[in-house]
Amino acid sequence: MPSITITEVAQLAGVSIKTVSRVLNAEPHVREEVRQRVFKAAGELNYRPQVSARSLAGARSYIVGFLMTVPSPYAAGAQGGALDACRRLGRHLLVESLDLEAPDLATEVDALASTLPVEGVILLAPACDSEVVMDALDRQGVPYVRIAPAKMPERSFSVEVDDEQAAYVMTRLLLELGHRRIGFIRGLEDHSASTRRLQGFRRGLAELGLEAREPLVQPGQFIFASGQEAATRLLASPEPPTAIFASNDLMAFGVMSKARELGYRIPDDLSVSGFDDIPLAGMIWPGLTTMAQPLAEMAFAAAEAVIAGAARAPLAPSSSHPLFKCRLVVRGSTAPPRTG
Amino acid sequence: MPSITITEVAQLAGVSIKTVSRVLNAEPHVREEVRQRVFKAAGELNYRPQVSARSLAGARSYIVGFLMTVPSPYAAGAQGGALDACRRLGRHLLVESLDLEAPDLATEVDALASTLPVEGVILLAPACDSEVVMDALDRQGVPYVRIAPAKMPERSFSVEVDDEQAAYVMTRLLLELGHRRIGFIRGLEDHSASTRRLQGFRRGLAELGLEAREPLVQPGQFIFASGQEAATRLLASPEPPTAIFASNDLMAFGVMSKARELGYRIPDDLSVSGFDDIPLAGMIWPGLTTMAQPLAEMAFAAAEAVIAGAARAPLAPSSSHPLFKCRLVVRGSTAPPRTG
DNA sequence: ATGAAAGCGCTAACAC
DNA sequence: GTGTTAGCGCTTTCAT
Repeated sequence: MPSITITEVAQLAGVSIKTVSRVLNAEPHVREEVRQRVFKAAGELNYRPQVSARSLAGARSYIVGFLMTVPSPYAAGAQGGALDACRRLGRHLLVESLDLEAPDLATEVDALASTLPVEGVILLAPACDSEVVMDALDRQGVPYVRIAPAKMPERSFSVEVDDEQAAYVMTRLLLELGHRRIGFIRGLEDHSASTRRLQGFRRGLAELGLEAREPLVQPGQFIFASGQEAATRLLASPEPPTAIFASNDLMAFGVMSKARELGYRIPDDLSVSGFDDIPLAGMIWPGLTTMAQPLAEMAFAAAEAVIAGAARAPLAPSSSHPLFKCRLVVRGSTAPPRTG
Repeated sequence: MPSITITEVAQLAGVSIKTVSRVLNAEPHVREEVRQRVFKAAGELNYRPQVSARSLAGARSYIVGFLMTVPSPYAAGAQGGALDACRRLGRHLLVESLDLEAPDLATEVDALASTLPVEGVILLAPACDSEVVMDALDRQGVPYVRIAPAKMPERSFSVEVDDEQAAYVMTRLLLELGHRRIGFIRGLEDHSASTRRLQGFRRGLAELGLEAREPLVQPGQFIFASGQEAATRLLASPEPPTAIFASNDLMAFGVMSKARELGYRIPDDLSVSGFDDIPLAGMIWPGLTTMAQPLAEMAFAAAEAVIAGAARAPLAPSSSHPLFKCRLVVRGSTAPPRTG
């Protein structure tokens, strides 16, 4: 328990603590020979610098914050990537959950920010689009990197994903299979990417002179139940779609579930596709055709950016928003429509 | 950014910093009147004590560690509960991922433990059964609370779940539906609860004079693919089971997927049940019959225990292992076997 | 019941 | 290149 300190390392190495500090922080101006001695001493003593002392002393804190709202496969995937980056870069990940609906949200974020010695935070949808959250963070001087924000792209460094193009690709797939009446389930208004995915869908249709008519585009909230509800509405129509493209996997699950309940066979009677490629998408039968988002990689990049301090730097017009590409994953839930 | 400190609060309140410290830590020996003044000053200044300073000064660190291995719905559920407890008790959750297979696992845990000012850590399966991890933690004097450990129950405070009874209940359900040839898919050897679930299964069968014969009990690794593999083996048998009880939901998904691929209808040709009740269990069609584990509550209790220092205290024989009850969730994946 | 002083382990200035 | 000296913001002695 009496953990060993920098002083003991210094003694063993026969140098001052400052030199030890220099070596450990990879600062210049240390003779190679001394550097080796310090490393050796630190190794022998099994020395680990203490995070709280480091952060108190005003340097980097070695802690990255991860702000999420509700647990979801989406959040879990991102967290995995962030965790990975942290391990590799010698940081730690502090996870905090936020209630965006809370009336005292600003106070809460203020509290977090001023209490904790985070180097910066990673903001996930939907928190990444909350002005209240960003304002509070700005006020506290805590840099943040957003993952796939939907709004105010210039407001911070962020990692983006080609939602529009991805939705377009998915739409093309369905069209090429022969579908002409395709239902689309939107995500939360204001939520990341929701709008862009709809745009991609529209672009795909437009190329064939089709239009996304109202009853075929249904609102949704990115959760299972809203997929069920939207499916109910879509399939109750006099001219039901032969395919439904839900703008995330959870809603696609809702569609599949409801459609089956109504007696539809998938993909024979109805094709279904989603967006995200959460792990479970491959674990159901038939597998869900979807667009894989490189979530872990995006979060990895976000963590790197936080650590590199990119978040603090003024925005470089283009390079500050690295764009990640989605990948089409075709599984069994899509097929040509029944003829006749 | 120049965040306000205890000194400023002390000045505003007209007391010494020590008194502010006393008030904030709810220590005794402060006049009510002074206490009020301090609170008022702190409120006005919007003061937040700084975590790193507090931990460096040797008191509690206000940080709870959460050690996980791979991301999974199981881990996510537990993390949610822990996060909740932390918020309520004014702590923060530091998530760390561990590779149990890594050769330098001990070193890695040592590093974590000595670097970080955690008050204690929450250990999840399968890390909660790793001797290497526990040894390292003990060595560093970091208290830990385990969630549903499978082995060495006396080794630490832990929160338990009635796996055996729960598996028994599930088995009874299947038997009462009329199934007599029931396949069982085990979890990882050595993994939490794996053995206890099998025992519950055996007890259920035994009551009807049945026995869990070898080919009907298949190994598994708690992951999707192993459910598929076990199902393949079970269904290839000359006398295939009419129901399969997988000891977690992920494997149950694997069973459903593979069975469907082989042309089985669920539940008509085959009943399937799982264990955990991960969110997706209710999002597939038919829904998966399963045992709901109160994971979030368990993690909540674990976090509380870490914070309360229960982990540090010597073991109180019984109360130190609170037992949580599972709840049977019957959905559409189970039905009576086809007659004939 | 309250305060003064001494660190916790580290990094940041500045000397040398 | 390397060491010295101050702190960072807080909790702990130990006085009073």
